[in-house]
Amino acid sequence: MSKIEVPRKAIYRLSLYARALMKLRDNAVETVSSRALSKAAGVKPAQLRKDLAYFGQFGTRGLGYKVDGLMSAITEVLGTNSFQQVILVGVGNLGVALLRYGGFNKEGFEIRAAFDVDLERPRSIPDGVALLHYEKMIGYMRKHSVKMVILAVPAMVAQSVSNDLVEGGVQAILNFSPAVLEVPEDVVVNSVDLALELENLSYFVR
Amino acid sequence: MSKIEVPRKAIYRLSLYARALMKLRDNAVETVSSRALSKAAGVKPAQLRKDLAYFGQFGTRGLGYKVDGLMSAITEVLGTNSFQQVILVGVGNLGVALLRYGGFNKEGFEIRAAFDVDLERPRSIPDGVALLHYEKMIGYMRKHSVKMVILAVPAMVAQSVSNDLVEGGVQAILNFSPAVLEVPEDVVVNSVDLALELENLSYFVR
DNA sequence: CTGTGTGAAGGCTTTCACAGCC
DNA sequence: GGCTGTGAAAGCCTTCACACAG
Repeated sequence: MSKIEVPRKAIYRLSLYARALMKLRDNAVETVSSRALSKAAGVKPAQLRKDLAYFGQFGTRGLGYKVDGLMSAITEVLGTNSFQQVILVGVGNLGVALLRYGGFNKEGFEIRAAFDVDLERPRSIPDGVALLHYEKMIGYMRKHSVKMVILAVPAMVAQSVSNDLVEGGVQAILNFSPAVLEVPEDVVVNSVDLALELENLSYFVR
Repeated sequence: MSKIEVPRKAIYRLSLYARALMKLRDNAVETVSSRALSKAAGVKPAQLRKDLAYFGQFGTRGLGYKVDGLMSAITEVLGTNSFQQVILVGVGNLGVALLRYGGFNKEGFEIRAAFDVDLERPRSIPDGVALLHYEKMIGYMRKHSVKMVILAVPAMVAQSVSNDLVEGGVQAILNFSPAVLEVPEDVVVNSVDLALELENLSYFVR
């Protein structure tokens, strides 16, 4: 049952499959083959089947997968079947951007609080999100059992904020700061570096 | 000289090294070993040396790398030594967010135009970015030789927009739409799916 | 003696290909 | 006949370990 044996990429792709399945369900499709589903997700059929095999047997030979059944199996594995509390730390340009983006809220996550050291600076953030002082963060995390955090602070302070998050009991960090975070090994970090993604593309432009 | 033999991940890490080197240069450090530099970038020493080896020999045995020299070698490989025109397509919540974020402009990229089908809707985008109608996009791309595009349109229209981009001569797309894009093989796509990153983390939260 | 550059080994993922079930 | 589940093979990337240069 150890989660460590499943390749991280496989878990990543699970979300892809969930998306594709949602679309199929909206179109009232009841059954789907690994070929069709994998194509919709942009991977090879064998990969899809292998990925699913890490968690059990969900299909019927000769037939395929039941859209509904596979869908709920995947959301259960991912833990997105129940709502998750998420906080955002660092309400600068990027932080505000992420709050306004709103894409997070759709998939079972709820951002009810955002933290920053400077509350005076004018910003326009969505209703329903409380803007609180950084000092209150650790207390808030403990009180509301916050396990997931979106980190959008300047690189210079990323590590020290990260340390505070660990103290608050964080288990997973979605890190937008261009910094390498050192965390205990039971804390998972997913880094997204927007500037880096663009820089990387530049290599392929002749 | 074929670019295809270099692992994409290695190219990705080059940006990481460039960042770390920049920091060293700011601190007036002149020479750095693979051990020190790799630690700053969050990778293993051997990996750093291997990555660099794809492009040439930049170090001095027994000594290490000259910060300045390696820095310019890397930016040349990445193509970030000269400014790149970039346009943004899809000025919705996320699009505006990305424009205001500004992190792209720092690293040698310049967003001077953004395109959308609806220009009436009120938005606050930065000065210096022209908001233009989608119909003008292909013409603009050709006129200004735009090779790189940031795509932030709804998933439903992502493929059709992508087709137009190809027609406009796009070579690289940074795709924020939760969709699998089909493009000619000489066009490179880098997808960033914010909701997916969060969903993925959810798996690791107990 | 220090630290790079690199062939070889090792490990991880993807892909193949087919046995087994519907 | 059709399609999943899966051991085995292939491919790719990372890490080791040492020859070699300064």
